[in-house]
Amino acid sequence: VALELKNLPDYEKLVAMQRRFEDAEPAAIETCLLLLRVASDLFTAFDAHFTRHGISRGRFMVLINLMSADPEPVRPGELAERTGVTGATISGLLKHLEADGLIARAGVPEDRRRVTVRLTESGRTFLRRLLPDHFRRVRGLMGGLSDKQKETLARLLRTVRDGIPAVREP
Amino acid sequence: VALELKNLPDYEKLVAMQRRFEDAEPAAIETCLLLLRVASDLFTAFDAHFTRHGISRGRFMVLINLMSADPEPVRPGELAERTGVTGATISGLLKHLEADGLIARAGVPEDRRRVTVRLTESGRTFLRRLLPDHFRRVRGLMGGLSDKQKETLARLLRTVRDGIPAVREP
DNA sequence: TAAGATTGAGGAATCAATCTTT
DNA sequence: AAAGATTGATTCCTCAATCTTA
Repeated sequence: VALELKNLPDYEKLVAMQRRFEDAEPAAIETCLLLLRVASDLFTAFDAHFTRHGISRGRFMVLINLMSADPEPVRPGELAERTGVTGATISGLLKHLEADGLIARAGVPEDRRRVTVRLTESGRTFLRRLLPDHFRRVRGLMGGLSDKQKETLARLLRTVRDGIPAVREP
Repeated sequence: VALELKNLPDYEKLVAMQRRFEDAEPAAIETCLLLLRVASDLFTAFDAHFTRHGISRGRFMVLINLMSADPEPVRPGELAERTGVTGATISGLLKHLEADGLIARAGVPEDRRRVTVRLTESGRTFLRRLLPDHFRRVRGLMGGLSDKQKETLARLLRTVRDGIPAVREP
């Protein structure tokens, strides 16, 4: 079942590898490579879009998460979890976003180690202008899939996600 | 159809957004976010694995592509296409890989602008040691999917890939 | 002029270490 | 000690500019 993937090793090559490495499973390798490549190209495409709007992917992820919680504030640590980046990265992103006036940090009186972050009015305005365009792009991206297919894709992706620990192990 | 995704905006939040932004399509947004997040976590997991072996994802991608063509050499520009990174990035990766003795660059007499790249014997040995472990991890990652499901996932991913131009447009 | 490869400056993310508060 | 946030050094990647050959 060759998948005719431009820019990826063709199936014959993978079968040849299988002969040399008994653990190689061509279908698994091919699908994994495709997933990584599609994701990589997708990141690149979104990044170009974000750059046009003067932000980065990381900053957008922070803003959209803050909006999702708005008007409730969010802790930096939770932003790190929700966006899948390091706490150190969040600190850097917040520094820039605060300098641009899009978010505001505030201390928490009950526990002075903590900080809360929320959108400023300026941040809300920024998102109100950006999101219609953004959502139109997402809609275009997924336009080729029916609702049922989107659901199937999500289910399969969650299964892949469950396998991620196997990649990290000893 | 809530997908119960930890660390992603829940469905209610997306539906609330839909009320505010008419172009927002909750199922599309949710699936897109899931795809990006799974890919991101997967990149992170593979990166940890590559780091343990003393290389980076980019260097691995170059090596595996060279192996796929071996014993034929590959031009830097083609490596860029196949790995989905910039030519500038390839140059940097090749510099390190050459310094480590894993690949060799050679001039092309017919057209002296061109360069060809191939694995050294040392590079082949490196891959022979790395790949069994690597393939075992890929196998573990995809172990939750049947062959039919892998095929379905690949098909859906290719449909998403076809939608990427919509993300870049005006 | 253009193609192909490379270099250098800059941004974003990580790890390890630090600082403050509990 | 430990939790939470931040900083500094480093790595990887991109963009724009450069260099060489066609």
